[in-house]
Amino acid sequence: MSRKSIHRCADCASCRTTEWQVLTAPELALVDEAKRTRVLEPGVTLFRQGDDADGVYCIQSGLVGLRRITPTGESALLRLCTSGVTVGYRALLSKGPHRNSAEALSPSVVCFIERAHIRNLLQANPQLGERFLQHSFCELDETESEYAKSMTMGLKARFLHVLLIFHERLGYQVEDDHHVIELPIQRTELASLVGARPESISRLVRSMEAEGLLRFDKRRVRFIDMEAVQREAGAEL
Amino acid sequence: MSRKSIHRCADCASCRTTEWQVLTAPELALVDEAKRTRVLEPGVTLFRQGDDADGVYCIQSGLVGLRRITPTGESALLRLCTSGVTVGYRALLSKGPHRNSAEALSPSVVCFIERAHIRNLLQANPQLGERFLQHSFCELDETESEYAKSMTMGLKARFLHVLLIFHERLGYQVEDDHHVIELPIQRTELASLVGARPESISRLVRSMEAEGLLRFDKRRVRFIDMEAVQREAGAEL
DNA sequence: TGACCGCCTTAACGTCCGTCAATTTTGAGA
DNA sequence: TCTCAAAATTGACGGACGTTAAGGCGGTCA
Repeated sequence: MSRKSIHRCADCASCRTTEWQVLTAPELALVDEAKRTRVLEPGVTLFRQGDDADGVYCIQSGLVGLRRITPTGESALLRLCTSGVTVGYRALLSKGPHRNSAEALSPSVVCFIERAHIRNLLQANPQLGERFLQHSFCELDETESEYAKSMTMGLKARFLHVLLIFHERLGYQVEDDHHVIELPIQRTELASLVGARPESISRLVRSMEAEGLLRFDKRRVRFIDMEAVQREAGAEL
Repeated sequence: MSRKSIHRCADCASCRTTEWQVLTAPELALVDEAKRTRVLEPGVTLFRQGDDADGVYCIQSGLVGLRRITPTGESALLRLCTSGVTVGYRALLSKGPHRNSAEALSPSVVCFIERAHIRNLLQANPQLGERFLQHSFCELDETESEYAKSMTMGLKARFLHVLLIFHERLGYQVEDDHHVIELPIQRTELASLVGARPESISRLVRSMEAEGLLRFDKRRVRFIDMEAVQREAGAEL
């Protein structure tokens, strides 16, 4: 399924707004030459927890999830990655195996860049390493925030929080004065994202509809009372 | 309470086993000259969430906790740091404010090294930056593990898990065939470490004693059935 | 079209854990 | 040793969420 990219990196919005922005034009051309673009169906895995890193994956579009399997065999969705985000860099830079699995949650396009090329780029342009460091700090901060939330808040708050994240990151339409989003993933994944069972999500959705907070229809979510949603989510995204 | 150190860095075990191990002898001498050693009572704060970073703190002995306050005002203990660990480096390297508070949980000795000195060291010895990067990866991995656990496992497993961490990191004695540890923190902090209320910990302790898993006496914990403890904690530390 | 299969929902039930209130215990200081 | 405040425990209660089981809905394949 791998093939030469249709687009040049220079045309990709990611290159102007992410760690790659520090690359010079010739360096970017090298990446262009080296990268392989893949189109992924939902469910396809990019790499698996425990695998050795053979390169990094830059998400051009779609949605990729990072999942961790606990020693007891249960799985949790740790993080959602949207377009512009690079995954797999951690294992590569730490010379250890991947600590999470990465899989497409919705139809996605990603570019794969081999380990050797990344090594060369890091050598040639130390700023790139600095950017990865900053990215790692950012991920650590986000994870700590989520962790603290999961320890102090109930399911309702956490669930509303992820809905607001989708609202912010994936955009929304306005229908007769209300914001409407289209969830990119199924209920089961939503549950795994907040550490709950699908049944609990169903119940929660029903009770929130009864409250007049939101309205669900399949994967469409209409925010009826956005104020209340933000308040109950602990806001401050 | 600040004063010139009693000990030289070269005599400190931390310098041989942590990020500081990459420093040359003369570099270490500079740190020696620059650092301020503080003796901390439990409850004393090193830095507060939101503060700007003025340097890093290297823990010589004792126990320091990193705490996060959520937007709703509740607090969670995110991480325990024992001797050899350096805290506060993240805010310094990311040029942003501290995202967590750090406070002594038991009587501790820490060395403070000012921002300017760290900057100089990083400039002079790029390996140091690399080490901080690795440290950050390690923290991220640990936090993700804890996060995944908190999403998939109950209070009992998480609580046993932290007991095993104390067992591993702070050592134990053997009394008539059983391992015995001395908890360095109070019940309230234990609760905050697993995202529970002190009352829940009390109840849990009682039921586990009834099961014959452990025995508590003040802060002393005697592991009666270590096998079962490890199994229920999801083992694999 | 019908059969199957995965996903989602509903309902009943039980357990876990937060909340509140009342004591008891602990430890620091006079 | 006594005093007092903070910490820890206990019990009663209720709500939230996991578990199990059953049924519906929407896909795909023969």
